[in-house]
Amino acid sequence: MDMVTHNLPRLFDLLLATYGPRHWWPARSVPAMMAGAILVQNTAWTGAAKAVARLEQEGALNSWTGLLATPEPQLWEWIRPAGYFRVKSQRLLALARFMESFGDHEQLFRLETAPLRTALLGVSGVGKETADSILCYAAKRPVFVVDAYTRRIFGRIGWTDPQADYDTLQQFVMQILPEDVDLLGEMHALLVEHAKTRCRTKPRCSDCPVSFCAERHAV
DNA sequence: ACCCAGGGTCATA
DNA sequence: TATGACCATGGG
Repeated sequence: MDMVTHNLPRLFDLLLATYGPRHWWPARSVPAMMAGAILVQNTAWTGAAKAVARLEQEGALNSWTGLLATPEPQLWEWIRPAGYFRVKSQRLLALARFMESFGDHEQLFRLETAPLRTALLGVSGVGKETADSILCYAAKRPVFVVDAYTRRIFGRIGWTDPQADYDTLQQFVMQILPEDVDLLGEMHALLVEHAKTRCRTKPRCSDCPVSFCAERHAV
């Protein structure tokens, strides 16, 4: 345990004290969470949220079979605000086919974490971040979700290589923080909140509430 | 007008 | 293993 690793729990405390609990994932149901995980890929949450709300409004998330029965051009219109609508409609349908083969998420979530992750990664359109998001926020498994913000913030602080890959960043966090679903879920959500409210709108902020940022003057 | 957002797939070397 | 092209809308 070197000095660097001991600062991660402190960053968590600082972010939590600054922003308060995020209570992610913002979704009314498990299917909505999973659909949202697809729809938010490389897209602002505002657009993804509109698409999820529309799907719910149209009753498309009541059952995976129902979603599969929806004509694709119809799906295009419903999820258009989330961008990449042709790609994402395919991914939603791939997810629905996968879920239908298990019956529902209750059945799927009976799998242990490792095989569950592998199964999710087998769905076209579900990569590591999306799979881990579902694991953490829907299946309630103690998994840390890595994203571009994680890489950028940790890289700027100097904890990890700015080029560090997904698994490296995930292990960096999970070898230090406790194996706690709520804590790991909060960590990811807090990093997103911090990046959105400070790093993006106020790059190189000198009055950053997070001391790591102020010290480095770049996060 | 330009940049980027809570990524992932596929083709290519 | 590691890049690059591609996907598309919307807000700052």
